[in-house]
Amino acid sequence: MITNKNCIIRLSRYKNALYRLRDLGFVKVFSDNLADAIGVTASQVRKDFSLFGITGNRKGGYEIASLLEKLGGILGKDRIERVIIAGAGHLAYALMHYRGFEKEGIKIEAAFDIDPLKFAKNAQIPVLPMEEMKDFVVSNNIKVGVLAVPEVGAQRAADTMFAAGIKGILNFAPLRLKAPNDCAINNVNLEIELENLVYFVNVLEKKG
Amino acid sequence: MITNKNCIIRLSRYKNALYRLRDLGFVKVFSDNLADAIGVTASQVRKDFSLFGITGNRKGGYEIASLLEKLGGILGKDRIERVIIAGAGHLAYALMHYRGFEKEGIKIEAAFDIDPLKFAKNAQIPVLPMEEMKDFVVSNNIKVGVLAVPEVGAQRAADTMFAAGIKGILNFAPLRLKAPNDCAINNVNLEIELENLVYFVNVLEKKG
DNA sequence: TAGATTGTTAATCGATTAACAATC
DNA sequence: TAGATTGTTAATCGATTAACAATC
Repeated sequence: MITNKNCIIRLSRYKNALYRLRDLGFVKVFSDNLADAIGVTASQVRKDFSLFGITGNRKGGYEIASLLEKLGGILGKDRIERVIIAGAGHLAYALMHYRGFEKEGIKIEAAFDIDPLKFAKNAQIPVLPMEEMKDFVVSNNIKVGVLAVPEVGAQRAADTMFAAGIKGILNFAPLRLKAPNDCAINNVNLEIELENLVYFVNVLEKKG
Repeated sequence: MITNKNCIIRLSRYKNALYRLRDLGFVKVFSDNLADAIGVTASQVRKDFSLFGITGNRKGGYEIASLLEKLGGILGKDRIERVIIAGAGHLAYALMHYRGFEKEGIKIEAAFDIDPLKFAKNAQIPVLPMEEMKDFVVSNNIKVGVLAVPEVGAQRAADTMFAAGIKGILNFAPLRLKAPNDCAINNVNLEIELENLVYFVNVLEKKG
């Protein structure tokens, strides 16, 4: 099993580029075209495919439909992925209303909060008490969650998620979560992203 | 100038860990402690510091206050960084209300949209017409922006930002922006983050 | 001083790229 | 066939880690 995160991210990007090519009516693609589309080398594309046993036709390139099917299989896109959110603040609200997930087969099933004022049991995407998470996650067999609570409650909310059976967390809280070995964490730290951007803007300014 | 993004991200993490140590009353720190705090090796810490000419005391470790000052200087934390947002949807709203930015010296000054229903010229963080971006950015000398509009309008909004003088964009739209050479782009792609998480959850499940 | 930690060089590791034989 | 593209191996590149002399 390949555990290089960058490689898996490239697979997602290939997939997105292939969707666009297919919608434009293309049927086949060369490693060179895909490389241009996502900004890597053709060697990289062929190497990535070869790591997953994806083969094309020498001289004929790759068939887009079959490539999409294989990439979808690897990335788990062969079924709808159901997701919950811990926290029902502004960020959770933004995620619940985000349109981009549906076409990717990602469905947000519910959000959970400790604040009774946030509860909305009958909303399209219900907001439920944190104590109900475990029942919900177990009975819906959900494996992936988003952590969108303030930093101060983040580890506690994460522990609730792990206890409920969540195996992967997309973490927006700006801290390093302690997690069981059999669980995956992806961090999105907006302060650090902006700080990083500021650094590179300053570098480019000095250069130019 | 160091242009390794991971290295700069580590500097941010060191800084955050150092804030916590300082608030706990610590005055000095060894490379080994910092390494544990952010999950890297002590060699990595010393190497990172050495790349930026940061030195400690042989035997005595590093003084936290002076380290924070130096890291702050490198990361541009010696002054408030003023930022605008293109788009005034749910995500922009979440960012405008996010509490984490203030302590990092990041201030969101305004958001811009094309929908007159969103305008709020007198709000604490005003929402202004997209056409006013250039004037606002120029007169406030803003260099960094967040792109939080739907995919379909993203490149156009980015071009507006570049034309206004923005040199760095934190991009939430799920596409590869075309940008001038002297501009920096950091991408946050939530679909890809979740897709990636699903992959690793599946890998861990098969392993276990 | 003896012991411990830095700063830096050298070794290792892993990922990317180049090259090219295989082949359609 | 001749030309072009794949699949894979070897070479390169860059980042991380180990090692250790310098030194407080």
